[in-house]
Amino acid sequence: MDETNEVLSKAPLFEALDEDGAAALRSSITEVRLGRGQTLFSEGDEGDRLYVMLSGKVKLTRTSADGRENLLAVLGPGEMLGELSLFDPGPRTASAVAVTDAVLAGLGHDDLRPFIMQQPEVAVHLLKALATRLRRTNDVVADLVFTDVPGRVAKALLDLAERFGKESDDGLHVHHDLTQEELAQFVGASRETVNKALAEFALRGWLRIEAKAVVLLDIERLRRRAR
Amino acid sequence: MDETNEVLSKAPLFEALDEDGAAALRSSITEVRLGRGQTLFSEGDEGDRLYVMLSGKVKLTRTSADGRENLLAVLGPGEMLGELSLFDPGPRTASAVAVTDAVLAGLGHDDLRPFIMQQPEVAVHLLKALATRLRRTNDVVADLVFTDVPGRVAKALLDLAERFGKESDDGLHVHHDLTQEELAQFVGASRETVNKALAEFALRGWLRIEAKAVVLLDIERLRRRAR
DNA sequence: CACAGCCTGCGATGTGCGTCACATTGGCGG
DNA sequence: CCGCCAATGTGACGCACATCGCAGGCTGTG
Repeated sequence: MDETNEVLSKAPLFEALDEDGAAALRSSITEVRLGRGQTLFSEGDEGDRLYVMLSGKVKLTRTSADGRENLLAVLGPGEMLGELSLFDPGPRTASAVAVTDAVLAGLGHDDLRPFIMQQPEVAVHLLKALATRLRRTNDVVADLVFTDVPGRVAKALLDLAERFGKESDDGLHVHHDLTQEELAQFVGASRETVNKALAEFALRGWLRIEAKAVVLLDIERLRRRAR
Repeated sequence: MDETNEVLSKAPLFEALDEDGAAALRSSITEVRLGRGQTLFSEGDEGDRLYVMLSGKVKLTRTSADGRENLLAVLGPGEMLGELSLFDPGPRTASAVAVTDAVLAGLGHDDLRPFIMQQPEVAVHLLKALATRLRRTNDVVADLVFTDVPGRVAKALLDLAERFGKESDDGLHVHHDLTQEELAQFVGASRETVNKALAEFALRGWLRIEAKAVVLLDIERLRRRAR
């Protein structure tokens, strides 16, 4: 459980709480374990729980009327999901599915509310977290409008690298755990086009492709291609 | 000033405040008047003021590296803008420009903070408002990925109709105050393509085109075309 | 270890929409 | 009331990307 506390105390939701508060809030946590491919919640479900990721990766997806999928985000340890239905009650507007085995801490609306009322600092941190998310999402919109598919792929890789990258002597290892199909849904393009973009980057020596991972070799060039 | 109070009391920011609080907050407001085309703030500016629209319309835009523009939102009376730089300090990530003459109520970070700390209900309302915005923006992302340009035009018109539409005996009058160029930036398409989509809808008798406005005649068909 | 089911890699073909190049209209200041 | 510039309307053309089709490779499961 030490591991758990470590990650939690760094999550934006907890960082504003004093010792006592953090301890109290932790006591009302429900831990959830998911196997790869398992669903935490689905679009349309009722639910007012918020989750903080402890380990693993979870994807947030939306499904269009005709069944095609769009990947909104890939979340890792410390990140928060499910807040929208908590702050603005209503059915889930996205599904959450584990990309790898994952452990999450769940909190109900009623668990959290007293803390917000007593320690407004918590609310301020949450407002900041949501504001950041909104900015990010606005960036995504701009990219969809202005940037071509290879550019968006480069951007996505750099984004994943920042969050999941591990420096090593032969380059920046990004084990994203996504299939090319999922990567394609992430950037809003077809699987084939993404495949070709990746192949092109590899050919130019900007990266090396591995199973559900890439190794970034020339980040500067990738960054230039992204804008 | 009565008019002002009327609109303000309905804005989500104020709705949570008690009588005294609302009166106190109102006293720290700075009123801003903008003429059509005038800029309230620009991308990159420093600033931590939040604004509530009292009258008129303001557009939020982003500019890409090569100078092309993207219209994030058109805001009308009661709506809030500039919150992001207030909750998550940093330079503005969008510009705000008046589409019509407009009046806004401005509040600085320091004016608002005491109220959040003393009346957590205010923070709760703000969280809800941001959550709603985030959901909306996620919808926009999905539309850009899944829906073709005519579909997005139809969606945009229906959205504008909900917020600015006036029922009349010859159809639903939507005076959006946008040029077709701006409408195009709104849906992430070229001016020409938007023009052709509008012409097509008009030809089918779904709407009538007027100067900076449309009159919706067959909302049901438009709605079907949008999805 | 064999077979099935995913995942990846690529070429061929079609098309939505951006770009360019105009003509036309309409509002507004002189 | 005239001329000018911004806003609209429309066609021709090309390209980026989706779609389709198929051929390996990898993985794990009986």
